[in-house]
Amino acid sequence: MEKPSDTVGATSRGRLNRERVLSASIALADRTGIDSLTMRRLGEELGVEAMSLYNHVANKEDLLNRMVDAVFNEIELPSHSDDWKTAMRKRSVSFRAVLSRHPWATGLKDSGTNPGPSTLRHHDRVIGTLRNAGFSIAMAAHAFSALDSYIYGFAMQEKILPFTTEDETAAMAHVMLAQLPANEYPYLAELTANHVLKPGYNYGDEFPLGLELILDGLERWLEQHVPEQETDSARSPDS
Amino acid sequence: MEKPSDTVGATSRGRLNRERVLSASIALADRTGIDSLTMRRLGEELGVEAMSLYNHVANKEDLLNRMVDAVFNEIELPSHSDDWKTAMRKRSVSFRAVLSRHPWATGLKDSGTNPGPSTLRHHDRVIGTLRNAGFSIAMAAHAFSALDSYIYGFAMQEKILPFTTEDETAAMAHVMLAQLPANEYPYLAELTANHVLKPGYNYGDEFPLGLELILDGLERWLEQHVPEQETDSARSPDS
DNA sequence: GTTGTATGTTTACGGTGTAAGTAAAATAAG
DNA sequence: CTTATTTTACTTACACCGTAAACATACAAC
Repeated sequence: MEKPSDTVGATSRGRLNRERVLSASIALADRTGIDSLTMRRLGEELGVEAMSLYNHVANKEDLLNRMVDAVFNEIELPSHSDDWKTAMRKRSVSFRAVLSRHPWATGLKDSGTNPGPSTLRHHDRVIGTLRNAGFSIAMAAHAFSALDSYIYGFAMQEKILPFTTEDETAAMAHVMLAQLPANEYPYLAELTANHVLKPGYNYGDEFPLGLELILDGLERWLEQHVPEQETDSARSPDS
Repeated sequence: MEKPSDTVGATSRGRLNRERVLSASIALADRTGIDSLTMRRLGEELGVEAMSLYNHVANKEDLLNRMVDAVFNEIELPSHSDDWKTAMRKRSVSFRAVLSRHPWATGLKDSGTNPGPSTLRHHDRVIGTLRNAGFSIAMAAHAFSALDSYIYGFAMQEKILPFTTEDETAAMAHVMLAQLPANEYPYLAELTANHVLKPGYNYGDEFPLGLELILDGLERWLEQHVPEQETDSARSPDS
């Protein structure tokens, strides 16, 4: 049996571990923004002093890297039972939704320098889906780059926008419209007045349009190039 | 006549002004990264104490906003003499080159919240080019979103990559290949070994491929939708 | 000259990440 | 059980950050 050792407040809530630290830091970043995520505040959130966190995380950069990897783990992997286009569409939409939920993940310079296991598995499955659909290695790399650049950039623009709800959008658009000299920026003024201020406008709705543009382009590309023999070998890497 | 007042070292180098502060901060961020850009270091760079900078800039955020606007000013505006596709291609390539020169500009959450005059002019010209080519307001907005998301995201991925030169790439790929368990991530291993390690590989070369994909899609889209009457009025806003 | 306005400096304060040393609690060994 | 070892949490301290406040200097207009 265990006694609840009430001598120290921290232990009464149960011991700390890496998972608790990780999920608390993600929740905190979601709630208050990445700039407000400090070791002291995170410790406070967990009922613990800041330095205690260093028993479960090497340093703050390590923590951020693990947070990004945890985000990648939330993305829906492309399914084997879907055709490549459907699979890529689903995972792209899921990717964007995840980045929308965790806006701070866009712009942390991890994931390139030392990707975690979830990141690696995700990338492997995406490339595998394309390869099995007949994309050559080079074409799979091109497709991956095009799609992820779009998703990443869209999420970033979405994050940058100073509004989210329709009401906020309208309010902000009115302010901007009043501020910017309409005769100096006529097209911008027109777009704001006649498009952004239209009822029902939501920047997020732009995402599927651009996504379909790229997917269609890749499909046409695949049809065009598939018979052609490339320098890269086109067989599956194993099996 | 002016005497060189050698009592204070700072004044001997000439007075400070906003332009000198701005260009020095951009140069410093380019050289040492955005995290190394601190008010104290920037002051040191200019032969001045940190607090002196606040005579020319409201605060650090203001400085960063102005830096981003200065970056936008470097982007080649779409030319009136080119057809829309050529104009957009040129400005996209220029945009990517500029973001490659100033990687820190990707991810500063300005430009949405309070864009500077260069940013506004740039956006206005892009939208104007599309409108004059026959894009409806809504289609221009879609095209703008798709293109800029791609450019922004590509620049960000490029920034994230831990290598730039071909030698660095090869070295890094070898290390990664040795580290990652090939049987767990077979497609990733294959792509690294047979594509990234190929002589002449350069991630930046992927950019034009994805760009052309989007431009072609927009062109086909324009041909398809142009006769259709949209809810947005399609006339030019002035003239 | 005198006076007012920019511009630069000094000092100080609360915040940050984290190194170092210490205490306490969980776990392992006898 | 007791004891020894390891893991975890706390305390203190340090260098660095952005910047408020008070002061000093330089320069323009009168």
